[in-house]
Amino acid sequence: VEVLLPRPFACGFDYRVPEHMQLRAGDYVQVPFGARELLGVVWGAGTSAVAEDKCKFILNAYPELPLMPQALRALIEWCAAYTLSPKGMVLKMAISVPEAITAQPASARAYGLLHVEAAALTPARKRVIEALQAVTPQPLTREQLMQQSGASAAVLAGMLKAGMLEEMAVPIAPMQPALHAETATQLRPEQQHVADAVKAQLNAGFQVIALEGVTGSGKTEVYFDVIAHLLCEDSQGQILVLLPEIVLTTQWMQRFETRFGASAGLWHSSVPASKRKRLWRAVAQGQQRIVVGARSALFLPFAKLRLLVVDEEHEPSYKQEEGVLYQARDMAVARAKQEGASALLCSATLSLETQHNCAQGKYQLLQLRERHGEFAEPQPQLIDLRAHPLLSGRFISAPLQDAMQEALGAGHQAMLYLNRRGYSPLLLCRSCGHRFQCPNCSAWMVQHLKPPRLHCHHCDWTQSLPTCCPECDGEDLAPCGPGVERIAEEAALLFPDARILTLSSDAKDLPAQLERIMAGEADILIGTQMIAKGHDFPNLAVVGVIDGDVGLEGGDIRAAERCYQLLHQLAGRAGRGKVAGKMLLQTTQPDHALMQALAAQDRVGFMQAQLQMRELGGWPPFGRLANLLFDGFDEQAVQRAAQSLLRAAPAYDGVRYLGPAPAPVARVRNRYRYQMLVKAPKQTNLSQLMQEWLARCPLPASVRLRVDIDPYHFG
DNA sequence: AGCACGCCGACT
DNA sequence: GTCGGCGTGCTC
Repeated sequence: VEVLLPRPFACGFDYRVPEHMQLRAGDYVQVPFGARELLGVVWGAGTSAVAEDKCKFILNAYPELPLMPQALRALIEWCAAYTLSPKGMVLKMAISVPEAITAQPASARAYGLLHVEAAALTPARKRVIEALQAVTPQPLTREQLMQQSGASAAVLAGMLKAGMLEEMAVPIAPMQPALHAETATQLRPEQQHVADAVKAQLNAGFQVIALEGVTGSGKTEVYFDVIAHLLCEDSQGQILVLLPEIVLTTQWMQRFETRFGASAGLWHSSVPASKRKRLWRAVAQGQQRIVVGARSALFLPFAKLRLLVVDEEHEPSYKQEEGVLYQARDMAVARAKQEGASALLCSATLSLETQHNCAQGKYQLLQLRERHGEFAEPQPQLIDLRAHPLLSGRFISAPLQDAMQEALGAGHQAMLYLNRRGYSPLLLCRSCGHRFQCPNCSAWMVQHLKPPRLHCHHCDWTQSLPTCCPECDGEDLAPCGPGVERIAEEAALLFPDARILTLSSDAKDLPAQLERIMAGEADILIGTQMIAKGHDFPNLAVVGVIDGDVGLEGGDIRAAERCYQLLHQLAGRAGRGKVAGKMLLQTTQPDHALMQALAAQDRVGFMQAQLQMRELGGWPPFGRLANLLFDGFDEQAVQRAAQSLLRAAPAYDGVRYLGPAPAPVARVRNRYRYQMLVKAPKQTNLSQLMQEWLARCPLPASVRLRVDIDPYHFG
């Protein structure tokens, strides 16, 4: 048989099957591989690439486990072909916890009653026997028995020794909490209408529904209602909910528990391996009905997946940027198709791709227009930094300061957003103009305060904070521009009595920090991207954007869309509770179309204009893209390799090749980077084109090539 | 990927 | 002389 292994190989390896073993495609097997043993999956009949007598024997199989479902195997095939990744790498995501398969299922020590001689029984021993006789499904686990009899571990040990009890291992019953699907919260008529529309179609096989609901319209309650319906209607059906960020799972789980009276299975990379092991098995055996997780949950071996919910479907973080490069939203649709299931894509601001698919009639669009909070979403107010100039080294303008003052005075919270970690993005020598650069990358070193250092965000290179310039020995070193730490410093200066909390991706205990904010233990919250996502801060009255211009210019074709989504989402952070919200946006380009659209709250118009631009240029979603990133230590070799690949590029109608050109960060970890963009008409099979092209053109070993189909961040 | 093999520079 | 750096090649 051909066995696929979780290693970067495009195909499986042939193995011989021992006489006694019965195997089918999808069986998990242990095989010898080189000097080691690996867990793999039987993929089909042998390929005969190697003579049969040269093949090794399969060592072990797991007949008690369900096969890897056909739908998942098909997804792995599809994903590998689409992303140009080796099949084995995709498989690796599906068996990320091999112990779930190879290890014995978790068991607990349990005791059964052997025989009793009523004669000399101590009171404690009597109680143990009574406890065991009282229950029908013997044995009882150690913990149950101790609890129900009140006897100590010593008593049990004594009885075991005396031959009164027998000890055995029982599998731990997979947690199967009773989900209270029926205790519904009252939905508003609009919500109920949308929920019913989704429910009515759940049995129609594969389909995609886009659910667009303005911030605060209660999308989550709507899909909770759909989940509840599915739980009641199909006693085996499973549901997967994807969230874009791990940090959002805590708050989501709280809402889920409130609604259903029990937890959903949680799956992401920070969940301990032991828990993932149990969850993986429970999912495979169909006992775990609901899973919530990050991208990687898409490759769980669901026995009967009925519904995939992609929450915040517009989030760029659904794109995996390492290893197998895939878009989890698109992969969820692909999985739904393989499973004959429904996919529900939810967002307050649907991605242009999804909007386009709705317009094409591929996806069905459902909308929630009513906001149920007391206050409307705040209208972003532009602060023209040319009219309100900042003092040197200051970044909070007078109008923003006033608004914050007002909020704090009323006992409310304020939030400042800046998407830059550290204290300052650049340290400059004022005497000679020297800029501190990373020795390994073409990037400036970022100055940090806690602890004081210069740090490269591309390669992690760190050096202590210099006291003088290495070029001219001058001591006048000036930080240029702000990071969140510098904003925190300024805020402390402006509001000496306020309690200030800074949050960025290098924060340690994020859930606890968020908890503190909810509990009102902070007055001013300063943070990067992550504070924009999904969290509800009920007492937040003002959101200030320090630098609204970041992301306006340059970047790739999605930059404007991303920028709008982010700022819009930030506006939605304010005024979610019992407080009216305000959003202030500092910019030097208040006339920019994006700023105007934000201020006018004309999202539809802005997105329409974006769509038109994309259509004119043949950009996604009207055309297709692949980004090729070449890198290597020898810049000449990298450039030559890219050029030679370009010369061999297939000349298909309408396919254009842009570049190669140095990547935006031209050197990272001492590797020089060049990139090339392939732009093709919508109907092009880009994966196949790339596959055939690259197969014809071997690259020198010193140059690496990374192919990104449907890239999100490039240019 | 993960490991063995193998060929050159810094130490006992 | 030996340890160990990581470049190259192989795994049914």
